[in-house]
Amino acid sequence: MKVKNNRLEALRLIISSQQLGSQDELLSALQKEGFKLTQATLSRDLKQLKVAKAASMSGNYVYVLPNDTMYKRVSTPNSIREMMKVPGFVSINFSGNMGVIKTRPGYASSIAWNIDNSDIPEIIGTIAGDDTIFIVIKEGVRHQEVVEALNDVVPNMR
Amino acid sequence: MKVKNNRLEALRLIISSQQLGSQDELLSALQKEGFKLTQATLSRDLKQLKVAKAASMSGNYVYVLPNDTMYKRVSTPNSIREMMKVPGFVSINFSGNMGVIKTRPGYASSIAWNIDNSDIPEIIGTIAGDDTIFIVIKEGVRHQEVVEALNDVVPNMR
DNA sequence: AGAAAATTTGCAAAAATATGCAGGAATATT
DNA sequence: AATATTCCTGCATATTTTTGCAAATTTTCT
Repeated sequence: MKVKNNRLEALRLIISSQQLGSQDELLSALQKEGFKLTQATLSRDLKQLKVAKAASMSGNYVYVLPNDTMYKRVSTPNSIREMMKVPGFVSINFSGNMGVIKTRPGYASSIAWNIDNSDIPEIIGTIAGDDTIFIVIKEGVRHQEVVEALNDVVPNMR
Repeated sequence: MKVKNNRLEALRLIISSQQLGSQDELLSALQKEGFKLTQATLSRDLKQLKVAKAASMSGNYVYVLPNDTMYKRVSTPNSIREMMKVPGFVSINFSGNMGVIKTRPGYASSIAWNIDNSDIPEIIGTIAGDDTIFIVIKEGVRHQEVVEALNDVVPNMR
């Protein structure tokens, strides 16, 4: 049991520091560290650690550690067909000189990019997380003006 | 080409709103939306979108959308064996009444939990991201005192 | 300690996923 | 408009991953 926990920890470390793309590669890495196991066990370890396999930027696959964001799901009364009309956008709200756009998980940065690159003079700047965009508004501009300006960038925003 | 982009978008939407665990399930979902394709194409679509398959909390597998955190890697001159001695911890620094602990990706919340639950009086509170912990320090406490107190919680911290 | 229960593991087979190849469609070039 | 080039796709197959099962190991209980 001690052994298994060490192995799982080693596995996390290997994945967090190297880019390996198949269970065979992970297996070799573990074996090089002195762990003795088969691919079947590795598959179970990966399942337990919730490690995922995804395509990397370089066109290969990489195993990646899990994080909370991955598991977020949008609860939607809308059909897929309906959602496709308004890519990513969920809501917008304001407070003082700040606006907050909520998006579906993963969409914030691409929408923020669109906003940044459309040179809306009412907006000083944005910063995006995974599903939230903060917008700083120029002094003296009314919220409604910002919404209208954004409508060109984020369609169907109302 | 229009078709493919729509399909990719629909695929993202499906994954962001449902928990599907195999390409066959995804395939059915897409087909129900009117897209016509085979598993081979789906596999390529998933690769292009960098969608990953991971274990879910319920013991099944789920396809998940990618996010930046996934691809972070620790560049380490240390061997795995070496890193295992200091689980997760990377560095600590201070500024005024704030401390910042950097950890390996995914470790921040577990270390923060340890800190929170050890009732160190010098620390007012912490908040953890994925690989960073912010610590607010009680007024008048010196940084070195905090480091010493943390040493019981985060071994080998120096 | 010894027996019972629970967990871990390897093996082999099943299931799922990825990909080489060739034809077809879309896009760009002349 | 015709040709060349690039992109997309299905088919069939190779590769990879998951899992049922039985044995081995570890933990718990008496």
